[in-house]
Amino acid sequence: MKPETLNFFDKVYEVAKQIPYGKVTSYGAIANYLGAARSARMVGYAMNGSGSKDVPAHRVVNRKGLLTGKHHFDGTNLMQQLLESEGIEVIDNQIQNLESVYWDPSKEL
DNA sequence: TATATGACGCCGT
DNA sequence: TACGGCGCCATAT
Repeated sequence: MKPETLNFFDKVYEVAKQIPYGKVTSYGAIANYLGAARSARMVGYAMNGSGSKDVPAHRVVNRKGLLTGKHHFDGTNLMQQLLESEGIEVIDNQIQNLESVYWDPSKEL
């Protein structure tokens, strides 16, 4: 186990923590920002360990704005509720107006 | 070391 | 955008 691999999850958490309130980003965007553009799946995988972290995983969706990870939350609609609480319109597990709430770490960060 | 898994993304249709 | 299929890559077992 090399240190670099350990940092991968941490890096994902670092970026995810910096997602502004009321904004969302995609797994690919985070992966791209980390220099692992082809490891988008790992970003989501890393989120599995975000349960004990202060990571707002509900603000991370796939590039279509689809809440593909909602099944990993306690409730079936918890993720959507959290997003709506932040002023993000979510219908049928999909974020509406994605462009208006999208937050790209490579640009904003 | 090898095989299976997956909260994705891209491409073709 | 929708759907199906393939590829990528770090973890888990």
